Amino acid sequence: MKTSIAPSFNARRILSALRGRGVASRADLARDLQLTPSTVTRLTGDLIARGLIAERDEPIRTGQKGYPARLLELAPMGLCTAGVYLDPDRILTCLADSSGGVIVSEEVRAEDRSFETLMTEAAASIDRLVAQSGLDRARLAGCGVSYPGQYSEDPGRVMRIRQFDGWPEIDVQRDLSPFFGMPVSHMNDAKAACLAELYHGRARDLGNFCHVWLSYGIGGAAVVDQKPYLGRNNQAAEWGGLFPKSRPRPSGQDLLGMLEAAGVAVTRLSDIDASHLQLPVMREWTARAIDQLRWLCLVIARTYAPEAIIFGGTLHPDLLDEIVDELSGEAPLGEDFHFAAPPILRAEQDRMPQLGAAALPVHDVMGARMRADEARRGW
Amino acid sequence: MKTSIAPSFNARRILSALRGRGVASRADLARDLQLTPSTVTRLTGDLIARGLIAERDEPIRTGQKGYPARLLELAPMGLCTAGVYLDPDRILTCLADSSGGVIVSEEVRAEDRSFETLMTEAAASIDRLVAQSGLDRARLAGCGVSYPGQYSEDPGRVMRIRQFDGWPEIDVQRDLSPFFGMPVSHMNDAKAACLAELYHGRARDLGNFCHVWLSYGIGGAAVVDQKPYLGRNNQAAEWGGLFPKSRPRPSGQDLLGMLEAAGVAVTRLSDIDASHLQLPVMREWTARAIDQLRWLCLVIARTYAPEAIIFGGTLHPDLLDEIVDELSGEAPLGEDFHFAAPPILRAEQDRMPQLGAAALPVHDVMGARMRADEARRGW
DNA sequence: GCGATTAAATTGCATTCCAAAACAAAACGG
DNA sequence: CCGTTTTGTTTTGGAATGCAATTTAATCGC
Repeated sequence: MKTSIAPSFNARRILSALRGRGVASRADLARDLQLTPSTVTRLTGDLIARGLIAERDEPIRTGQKGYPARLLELAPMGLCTAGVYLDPDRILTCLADSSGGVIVSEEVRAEDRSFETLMTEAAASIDRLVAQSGLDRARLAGCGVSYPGQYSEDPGRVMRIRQFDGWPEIDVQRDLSPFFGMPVSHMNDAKAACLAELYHGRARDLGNFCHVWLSYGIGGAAVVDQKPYLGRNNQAAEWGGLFPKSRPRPSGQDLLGMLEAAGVAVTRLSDIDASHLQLPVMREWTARAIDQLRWLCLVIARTYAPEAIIFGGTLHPDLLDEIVDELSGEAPLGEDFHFAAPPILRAEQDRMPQLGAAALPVHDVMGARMRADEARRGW
Repeated sequence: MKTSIAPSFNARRILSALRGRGVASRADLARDLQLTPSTVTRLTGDLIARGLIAERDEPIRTGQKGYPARLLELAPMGLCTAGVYLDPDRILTCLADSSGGVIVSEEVRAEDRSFETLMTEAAASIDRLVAQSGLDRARLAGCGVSYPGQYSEDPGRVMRIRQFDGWPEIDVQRDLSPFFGMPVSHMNDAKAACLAELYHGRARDLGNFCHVWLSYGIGGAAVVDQKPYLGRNNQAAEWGGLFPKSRPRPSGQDLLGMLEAAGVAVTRLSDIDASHLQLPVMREWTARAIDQLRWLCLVIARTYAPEAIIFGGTLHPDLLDEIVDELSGEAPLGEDFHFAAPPILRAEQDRMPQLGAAALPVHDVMGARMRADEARRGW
């Protein structure tokens, strides 16, 4: 057994396969991943010793000759992480296990939007959750932080964004880790939410898909080979850019604007409830948004040709359901489709946006992609 | 020294770095690739022994202290490949060296478009080129075959396309290799042309870029981490799908249609010459195509956020130059660009489309990405 | 019931590839 | 001329895997 936290490349491929399949025997894994049984035995032994996966004790009786397969699965509490999501007007936090189960969660209203205040409040909330859950703090692999907004230049190090004016230029490792006392990673809200789908939701078994995140803005992510493709300045898959801000667009902010103009007293997305959904102004917005999003799906299908397009966000769930129902219905996306257009699916893990943030450390530790230090060493 | 043809993962990273930089010392490579000097010495020794790279004999006098760096570069004749491009009405073939130099090339008119005829003619042409060049046939690492058209389902194995009705369903390895007597790979024409830019052209030093290929149709490719991203059914980056066939579109076929309607006697793209370029109908088509392609650039910038967008094709070179000049000029792609839009560049290697095909075996052997069999073995 | 058969999982050994560190070589500069 | 500096080489050891032989536990057929 090794002492390092990070599993090796093929060990992560095994974790990834188990996530996609649910359960699998060592022999299954060897076949699927083109590894030798001996390698699988060794790596899974490692992973079991570390508590990341577990062997089911029930013997399976398939009626088949030969040694009965012993099924492996992810150990739910094998990798616990913390997540912090900063809304414009609230802080959402949670602790999550490796199967995407939210152990505890909390919502905090922030006094002001200064960097210090928000991070101090968020860290205090995580501390409360740790105490409340009785979890050993050392078992937390890391804390993910996500919030809406575009990155500025020099991605990774700096993240000044418009929503939080007055914030200093931030180096994730240097400025955030001290608050939380564990490794911290950061991503834009939509791309973090996409990770929640990749690791715990609708995209568990997909390698290439696109995610559309409808919140105050229109965000998104494209996953290529189980890895978010970021592009220059992390601007890839920022679908919102396809809808000019000078014109009506399918964003939550646009919806709130229409509601306000119609005299409906709603200023936050979280204040929209079932009673609003049948208002004429709401129907009008929805119909228009669906048309625009159908066009977006066409564009995504033609550019990324993903295995699926997944819709999620902080809009009212019924609204998102309706949008997906319409888009996945009969109306064709466009002309000249010689192959079926990608299926359009509803996100499963957007009820708690902080879960996306909590998926970030999972991605760092378990992502089945090759990391820089491994490319260097050649594994 | 190893006997296998394929260099190891880090050896391919070295080849890739040399392609991007032109020349580099071992110490440069160690710094850039985060490898130890010892590893670089060993791997480059291997590559030199195999003739893939060479050491410049001139000592470089930089006026700097210390052991003078000995520069390495790709050996031009280190990896020779064959390329076959099937146009609707001709066969283009070539032999190319590893720096993208075309050693010899040929154009053949085909009797008919049957699979047998075309492949027999193509193979005969390659044989002639080998004889003509005096190259040892065993030095050819492989033959790439490309032609326009969409793939059918089951990518990789099957490739029935519309342009060549009546072709059987084809398994690349089983059905093509016998004709050429060496490893054969296949890709759609636009995606192969993109490889020519990646390995020999404008994108030598880029990791992520998009390619737009203007020929009879509108093809393209998206490269992610120096690897073409194909998507479901190899339909990714098929930009043509964004322009419905029922309406005017910026394709060569559309241009020929307009010319015919205007009474200009031109039926093939290769027949368009400088005298046609100033015709009013030509100006009309160009102006409209540029508008449409500007919109395409906006879509690409918003979806892939590539480091660059590269335009190439079999349209008249002057026409392509004009399109790129216009698109990279002052007119903005769209609203709300908080970062500079990606630069729009002219392809360097589209004069001979068969060079794209010839780049396919190069990609197979030298691509600095991890191959399946390496993930399996873990190196 | 019991050996034959079959498939899964394990173990020891060889191989491949790379890192670390010590070492050697060539130029510059006082 | 000799120390300094930078480049490149050699040696040793470690990490991860594949291969082949072996062990284990179930079913099948007599």
